[in-house]
Amino acid sequence: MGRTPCCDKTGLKKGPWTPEEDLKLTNYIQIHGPGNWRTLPKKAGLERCGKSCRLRWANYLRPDIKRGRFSFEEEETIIQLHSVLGNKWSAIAARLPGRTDNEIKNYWNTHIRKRLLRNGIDPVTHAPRLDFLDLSSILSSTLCNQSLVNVSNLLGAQALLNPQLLRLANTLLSLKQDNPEILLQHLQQNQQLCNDSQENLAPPPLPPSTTFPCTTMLSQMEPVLSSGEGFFSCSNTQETFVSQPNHVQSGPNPNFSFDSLRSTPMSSPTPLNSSSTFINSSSSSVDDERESFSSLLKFEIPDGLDFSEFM
DNA sequence: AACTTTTACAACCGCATCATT
DNA sequence: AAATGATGCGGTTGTAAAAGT
Repeated sequence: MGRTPCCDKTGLKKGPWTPEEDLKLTNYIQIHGPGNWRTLPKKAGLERCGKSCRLRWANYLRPDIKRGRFSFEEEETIIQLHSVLGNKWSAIAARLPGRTDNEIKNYWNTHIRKRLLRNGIDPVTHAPRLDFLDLSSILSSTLCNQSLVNVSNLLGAQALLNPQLLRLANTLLSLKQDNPEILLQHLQQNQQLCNDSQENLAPPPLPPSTTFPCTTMLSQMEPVLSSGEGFFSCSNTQETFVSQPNHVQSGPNPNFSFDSLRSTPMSSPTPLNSSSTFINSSSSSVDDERESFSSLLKFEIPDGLDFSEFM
């Protein structure tokens, strides 16, 4: 197909927009609507190409754009959607009101992606990158923490199949490290949830390809993702399984429901992770706090496991 | 204080897709 | 059906501000 260049390369301004240009574009669109983007610049008195105008409007001037830092819930949603949709930024943006695809893409590349990498998670597949992990230090630190509450066993691995409990486990694990007293408080508050899960959540009949006995398949363990961090679940018994998250499948999960993303309790913040906490924090402290979740990358060591084959 | 490096984000570019003729 | 034009999308770049030395 033939194609004319989107705009003359000569005589048209490039680079950052000035307030005057913004005003011209905004005023024009508010009166006339965007109409034809190619002809808009001339009509609006702008020396820009239509593409540049469209982008400026869509990514910056549009009145319904939400500006400011991404909330914890938004970040969670981005990670979850990205695990399913990949780099379909416009599709992700469509589910985050007020956020543009460009903004989400930038935020992913400058914040989320880096953090996942630091924590040994492949930002493309959302699977753990064992080559990046210092397994020996993780293993030794885990072995030295036996006196701490064993949250995975407390909840029961079945519970991890419940997204609500997944979030709870996530919170508990971070508290386990940082604040055992609050942890106990959380445990009491959520006792009923755990009980309900144990009673009502019989292990669903997962297909063979989605379940792994931990004692034999450490190398195949996938992270249970929550809040963008990897989280291994494993116990000492052959009966305990971890669920392979849908985001490591080769394509979109046919059973995945976007509605569930919106309504799932996983998006309901616990007090610890409330959005207001993050929004009102300075940038560095927010990152620090989120960084603390890196402690989640822990798992228990099955009896009789030969570490040497993983070193 | 000056310089360098890093970070964050706006903007650009080229290709893909859709709509129209 | 093919050609053309408009728009959308995702990767990449440019640059100002912040952080570090």
